Amino acid sequence: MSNPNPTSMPAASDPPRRSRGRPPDETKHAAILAAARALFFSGGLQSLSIEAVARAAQVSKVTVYAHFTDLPGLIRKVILAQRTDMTAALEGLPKTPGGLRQALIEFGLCLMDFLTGDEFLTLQRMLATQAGQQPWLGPLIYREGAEATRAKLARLLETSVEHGDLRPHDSLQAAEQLLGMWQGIQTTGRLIGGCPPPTPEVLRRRVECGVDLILSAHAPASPAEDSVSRDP
Amino acid sequence: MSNPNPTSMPAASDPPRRSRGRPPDETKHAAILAAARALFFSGGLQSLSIEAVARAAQVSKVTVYAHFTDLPGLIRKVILAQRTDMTAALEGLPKTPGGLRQALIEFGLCLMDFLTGDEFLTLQRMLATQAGQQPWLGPLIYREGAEATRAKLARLLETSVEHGDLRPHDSLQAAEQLLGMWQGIQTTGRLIGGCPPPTPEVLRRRVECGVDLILSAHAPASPAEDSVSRDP
DNA sequence: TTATTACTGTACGGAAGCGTTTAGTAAATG
DNA sequence: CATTTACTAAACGCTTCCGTACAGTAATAA
Repeated sequence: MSNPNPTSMPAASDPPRRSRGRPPDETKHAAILAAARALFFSGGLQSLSIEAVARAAQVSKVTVYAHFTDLPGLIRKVILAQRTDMTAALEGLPKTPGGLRQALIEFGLCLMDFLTGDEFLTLQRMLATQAGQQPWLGPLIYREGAEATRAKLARLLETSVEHGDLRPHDSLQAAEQLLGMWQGIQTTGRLIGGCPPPTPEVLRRRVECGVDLILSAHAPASPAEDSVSRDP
Repeated sequence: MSNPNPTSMPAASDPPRRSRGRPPDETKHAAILAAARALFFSGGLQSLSIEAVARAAQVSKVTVYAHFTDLPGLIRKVILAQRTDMTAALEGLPKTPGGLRQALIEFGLCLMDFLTGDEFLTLQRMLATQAGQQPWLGPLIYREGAEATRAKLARLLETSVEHGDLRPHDSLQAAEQLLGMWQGIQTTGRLIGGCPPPTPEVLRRRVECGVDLILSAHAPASPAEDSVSRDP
């Protein structure tokens, strides 16, 4: 970002190429971004103004304008930064190659941990409020977030089908069902501030029950029910 | 609302009791509420100002202040009005006493119709943006909305257990799983403007598959699989 | 050193909203 | 009729924010 590099073209090299004058302070960029995120989190878009951000980030207002052209521009960058964190977190979801049930549970637990966390909640609220103004943000993050996760989960199921651990089925649909069961009504509840974050016990139970339901539905005909143990 | 009724006490009777001067114009009250809702829907909270509402409702600003004390007060009333519509819609959900599968499908279709509609979307976005400022709104609507619906669905399942159509199980959990599967990732996607509203076909398939999954999971041991016919 | 770039503080003109006031009109009651 | 209440239009002072401009300081490269 921001690499004018007008005359003299030793081309692209990150560390050595200094552009001439005083180097931009990445600290400030980050501080502004962080301040904006924090401000949004505690007060919504209304409290997210350039001046408030500048105050909170201990930075001159002009500097904010230098780094982010607009207020919408700032919001956009904040959301995209959140997106980066988010996709990184989703990439990092475990793909334990052990037992399918255990792998799914692990996956679900990590995912739900993320989905009920404040980071994601903030992103979601931001998008909900920006849906009207910057309509291209929603689809972008929906694709990279929800749909990508569903695809990942579906791939996990499909692999199990190939290995004979599951009967052939609509994996994409099953993945979405699983995601839905994991979330239940809690995600919505969290979003509107209607309920406290779920306890680890509740979360674990919900994740496990969802997994077991899906697994039992698509278990192979031969009742070698070992990995799928149902609770009494 | 606003029934001082100081001296003379023919007590509570709605139509005849007039308070003295010019009667308040309920039309304006409704117009303001409608304008506020419309404004929010097309532009979020940012475009929802007392002055803008007054303009849109063709009403003097002072009148707005007369009907709703504050801007937060107005927002609160708007949300509560939405709540009324919402709970009414949820009350109206069908309780077809026919076959369980059909009843569930009917229920799910109507519910999802509602949940993916603009009315509910607006309410949800409002709450998401107000979660920080008016924290008591979230729990209120979560209870009356999500939890009430889950309870209703659970009752439906429990009745079937008593009738022997289902094995005993954790109906509340099953209800939440069902709700989750019906919603999948679409509700979130809609909220953040990430995906178009689902087509009726997609919706129907999702609802039916969810119902079948739950039913097959808790079907009574005796395989009298008549009411639970799975599609090919 | 000088040139260049990043950043600060302050101030500006303008817009918009807040919540209130004032003076006047409209519609009901007694 | 007078009284009471609902509503309107316009203006008020106040605050906040916008985006920009200016003058000055800080850090770096040539």
